[in-house]
Order: sequence, then C-alpha cells, then structure tokens
Amino acid sequence: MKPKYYITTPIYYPSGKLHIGHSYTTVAADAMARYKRQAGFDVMFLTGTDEHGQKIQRKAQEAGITPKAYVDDIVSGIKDLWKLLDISYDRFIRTTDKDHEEAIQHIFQKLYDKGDIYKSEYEGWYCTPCESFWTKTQLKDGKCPDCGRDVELTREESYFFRLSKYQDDLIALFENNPEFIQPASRANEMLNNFLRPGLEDLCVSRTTFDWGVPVPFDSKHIVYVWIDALSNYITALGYPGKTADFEKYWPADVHLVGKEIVRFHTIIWPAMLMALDIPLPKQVFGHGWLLLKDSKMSKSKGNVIDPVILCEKYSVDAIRYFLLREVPFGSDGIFTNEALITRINADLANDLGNLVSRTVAMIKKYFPDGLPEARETAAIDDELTGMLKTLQGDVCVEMDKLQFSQALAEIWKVVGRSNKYIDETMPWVLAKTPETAPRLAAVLYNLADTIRVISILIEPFMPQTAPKIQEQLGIDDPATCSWESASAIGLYRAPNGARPGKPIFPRIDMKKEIDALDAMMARQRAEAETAQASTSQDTGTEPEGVKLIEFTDFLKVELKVGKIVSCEKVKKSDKLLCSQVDLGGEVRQIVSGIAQSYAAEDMPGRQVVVVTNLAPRKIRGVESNGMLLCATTQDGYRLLTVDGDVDAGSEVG
RNA sequence: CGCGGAGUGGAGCAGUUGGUAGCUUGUCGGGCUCAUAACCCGAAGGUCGGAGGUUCGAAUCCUCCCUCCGCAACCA
Repeated sequence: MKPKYYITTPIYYPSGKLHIGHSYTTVAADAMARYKRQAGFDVMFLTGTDEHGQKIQRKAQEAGITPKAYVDDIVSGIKDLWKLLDISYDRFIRTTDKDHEEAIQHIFQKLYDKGDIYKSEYEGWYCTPCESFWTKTQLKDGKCPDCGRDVELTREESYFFRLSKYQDDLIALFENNPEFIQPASRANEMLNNFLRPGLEDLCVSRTTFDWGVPVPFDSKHIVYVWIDALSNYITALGYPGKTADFEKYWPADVHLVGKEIVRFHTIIWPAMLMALDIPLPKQVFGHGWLLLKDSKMSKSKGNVIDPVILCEKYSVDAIRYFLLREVPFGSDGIFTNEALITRINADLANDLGNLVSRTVAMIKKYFPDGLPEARETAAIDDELTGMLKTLQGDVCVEMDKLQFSQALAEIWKVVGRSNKYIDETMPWVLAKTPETAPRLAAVLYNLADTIRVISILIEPFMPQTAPKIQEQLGIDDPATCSWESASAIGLYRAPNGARPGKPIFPRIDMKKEIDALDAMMARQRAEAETAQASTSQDTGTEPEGVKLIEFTDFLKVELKVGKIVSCEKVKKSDKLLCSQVDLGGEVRQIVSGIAQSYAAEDMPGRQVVVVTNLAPRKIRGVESNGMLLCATTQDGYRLLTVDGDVDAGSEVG
C-alpha cells in the first residue's frame, strides 16, 4: 500500500479578491503535493474557504444579497484562480457545506458533553451601533475604538472552551516535539508570549450575528470562528461520519499557514483535538510574507499584486517558480517587479530555457534522425553525470524540509554545470569532422539525458514546463519521465529525433516591462481611491451617512487662525505631534496625528486653522484641546493655512 | 525598557560546535558562435551597523549603543 501524505492550506476568508499572498501559500502546498504524488504517495491536498461570520454577513447586506450568494460568487473566483495557477487540490472545503455544518454541531456537542465547553458570561464593553464587544484594553479612553461613542459594560451569555485546561499538555507538546512548529523560532514565540504566561478560556459562540452554524442545543448562539474554521481539516475527511478517508489520511502531515495564524494552529487547534481525543497533526509550518518594497500589500493602497495579470504576462510557471525560488520558505521576502523579471530572465530564459534551446537545436542540426548508438565517452562527462546521479536525493532532502528555494537551487546547479559542459566540449567543433561524430553524439546525449532528469524534478514547481521540455527532447516513452527514472542516468531515448519548438521562457525586455507594470499599478491605485471614496460614503461610520447640514449647524464649529508656538513629538508614539498653539488670547495644547508628514522642529511659526470648540480629549495620555485642520493626500497630510500674515485668534468662517 | 525580526562588496541574500568572507544579480575585460544580445572564463568591489570585552584567533560568544522593518498602540 502506498504511504499517505495529507497537506492543507488555511481556508481563506472570501470577503474580497485574493492576492499574491494567498497564492503564495497555495502554490507552495501544491508543489509539495505534486512532489509527494510523484514520489508515490497517496496524497490528500486540501484547501477551501471559511465563509461564516459577521464581516461576510455585513458585506452581503451592503451588496443587498444573501450571504450565501455573496460567498458563492467569490468562491467561484477563487476556484478560477486556483485553476489558473494549476493548483491540484484534491478537495475544496467550504464551511457552508452541509456535512461540515453538521460535523461542527457534532463537535460542539461532544466538547460540551465532555465538559470542555461550558456556558458562562462574556463580560465586555458593548457598542450598540457597531454591535461589537471590546475588551477593556481595546477601548480608547473608555469609548468604542471604532466609532468613538460610549460603550456599556455588558454581560453576554456565551459558551467557552476550556483552553486553560490544556496548557500544560501544550507546553509539553512544544517541548517534546521540536518538529511540531516550523520554523523553530516560532515555537519560542508561542511559548513565551502565550503558553507560559497562561492561557485563558476561549469564547466559542456569539449571539450578535447569525451567519454561521447554530449551537445544537442553544440556537440563539452561533459557533464562533475557531471551532468552525479549524475543524475543516478533519471534517473535510468526513469526520465524524464516513471515516474511510479520515482513517487513512489523519493525522495531517503538515498544515501550511502564514505566520500570522501560527498561534491558532499550534495552540487552539491542538487543544481542540486533545479534547476530542484525536491525534495531533505532525507539523504546522508558518511561512513568511511577501512584502512590497515599502509597505505591506493592502487593497486600500491599491498596491496589491494581481496574480492573474502576472500569469497572463509571464506564464503561470514563471510566477510559480519566482514565488518558490525567490524567498526561503519561512522568511519574509520583498516582491518587486525588477526582482521578478530578473529571476525570470536569468534563471528561466537564460539558464534553463536557453540550455534546452541550444541542446535541442544541436541535436536536430547534427543528427536530424536522432542520436546514434555509437557514442564515445570522455573523462569530463563524469563531472556532469556525477552531479546528476545525486541530484534527486539532494532535491528530496530539501523538499522534505519544505525548502523549495533550496531544492530549486540544487537543480539549477546542474543547469549551470550543463551550460558549462557545452563550452568545455564545444560540440560545434566536434561537428566539423565526421571522425568525431561518436564523441559529438555522446556529448549531446549527456545533455539530453541531464535535461530529461531536470524536467522530471521541476515538474512539481512548473507542471506545464516539464512536458514542454520532454516534447522538445523528442521523448515519447513516459517511463523515461517517471519519478523513478530521475534517479537513473542513460534513459534518454528519442527514436524520432529532437523536436525544436518555441522558446519555453522567452526573454523579457526589462525596461519596457517595468514601465508597463508601473503604469498598471498606478491605474490600480487610482481605481482603489475612487472605489474607496464611494464605499466610504455608503458605509460611513455615521449611520445616516453623509448628508447636508444646515448653516446653523456649521456655525456650531468654531474655527480660528492659530500660530504654532512650539511643538514636540509625543513620546512613544509614531504619529503624534503635541503643539502649543497661540490663538490670540490663549495658548492651547493640541495633539495631531501628523508626525509622519511634519517634523516637530518645522512646526513653530506656522499659521494653522484650528477647530477651537472641540471637546478636550486625551490621546496617548496627552490632553488635546482642539484640532489642526489638514488636507489628506496620497502621501500624508498637509496643514491648512491662510493667505498672508493674519493675527493669531482671527475667526474663520 | 510593549512584542518580534534585521543590519555582510552597487542591489538582494548565505554564512552558530569561533579558524583564510561566499552566492545571485549588476559593472568592467576576455572567450565562443550551438543557443533566447543568450553561454563560458577572469577582474574590480566588503573596516561583516558602532564601541568595548572573552580568545592564540570573532561576521560567529558576552555587554552597551545606533539604525531600519513588521506587529501592537496612536491619527479628533
């Protein structure tokens, strides 16, 4: 019987379009799944979507459709993306699947029966307009951090999971199984920040929205995200019902997750499984993020990298290669268009693509009917074939550690050696005299055989490229492209000769493409801004939305011209400046969040426009008595000022 | 002292049982012509953030400091 391998991605939250970060995780999981399948494992590769919750419910409301219709639409987009990226998932779970929802109720009931879920009260500060609970530390000066309105101390009935009960078992798990969390540095983070200080029980139900799975014995409660989402890894296998797959595949070999959710997967999830008496997953791998040059990707900034566009421009395999090669899995990496194109040109076009191209062209040119059997070897051949013999093993070592970048580096060492081998053996010289034909045949054979092995080993990373290369080499027998055949040399056969075709990775004109990409991102940014402007109107924090006010309302706002006397940065804040402002009769202290646009020492002497009748407010412990008016621009704030020199304290209006 | 990560040739990175500082890209020079202006060879280029300390010897261990980046907080 084949050994099994079960790998998962997180289930994604379908509240908007996915970006390259999601693709990153999923492509990595796919490469791993393909590698294991190739190596003869019975693989289960799971991905899916986490579709419940308040945010989805609200988004659907705004769109005027049911939550299900809302997520259906997005999920179909996600599936299209995975199709484009050649993601070979075996199962796609949606938390709205009927059997998943039933399983969640079963799990909740089981935990309750066992006494690991109990009913209690969730004490928090409730903001009615926002329908949100906040903990004491989340409040801003005792007000709602979202809208700034008053909140009331409320007790709400809620169900809790006894996470605290499993604290010691979890610490033991971490200490006895260094393999459980990868990379290892993340284990320390969990131990020091969460486990050792002590775990609190976890609130696992909500009553403030209803888009979710009802608690089976108390239908006004909805199962909150933890149990609903994390359980997908077992419900997708049919737990608790038809258990054939569950028996076969569980426990998971690895949960691939972004570093931001390592905590949930290494603390809450194992605790749940312990409570359910289910074996724990073997490993949770927390990979890093792909960052943009200056900032994290975010939709509102319009700097999201759209995988679809990149794939259309440069081919799916090129993007997959870049994602897996550029950054060591586990570390953060920076995405730039320059790095992308440099990678594609250097590694794929120049090194691999050109190697295939020149080899195939020479075989066709010198031996149009295929390579003859008469071949004369030489000592130098061993350097190349020697590397080839150990290549598969070297790749496996890295792949089993999920070090995709290293695995590819191993393969590319041989690509490089092959190009060098051509220069050393100079086939075009050998082609000049008939006597050296056997030597020429041997050289080209070694190259073709090397490329054959390379094509097999890159298949998990670049599933479309592998067969293209094999086609050009003229290989017709699939047995010589199997995983097993990659560990052997001398299996290349092309009875009908080579079949040169289009370059597998055309070289990219760097300058032209960078200009095009920059233009495209600028356009996206502009679109994001207009989109944001329109959404902030219909979803503004004011329930009434933006509406016209009477002139008398306007008169309620007192505006005056002020002159900055002095200014200093508020300690321990990034954005706050504390200014003393001369308003004629008085000097007021005003705190403003503009430190990223103005230096404190540039402030004194400036004429500003001040809202003077705003209620005092403490910000970061510093009292503020008013507000400096600013224009909001793309890259920060610009203070409003007045034309010419005006006496401090002059009325504005 | 909120938590965490990082500072190594122009750029991006490797480099922990301490022992001559490596890789990719870029630049310059040369070679070759089978190939996608590709490929191969060579060269230049680094006080390994700073200052102390341990040691025969420190990028690597210890102490202090500086800078940058994430997270958290903050934008009346």
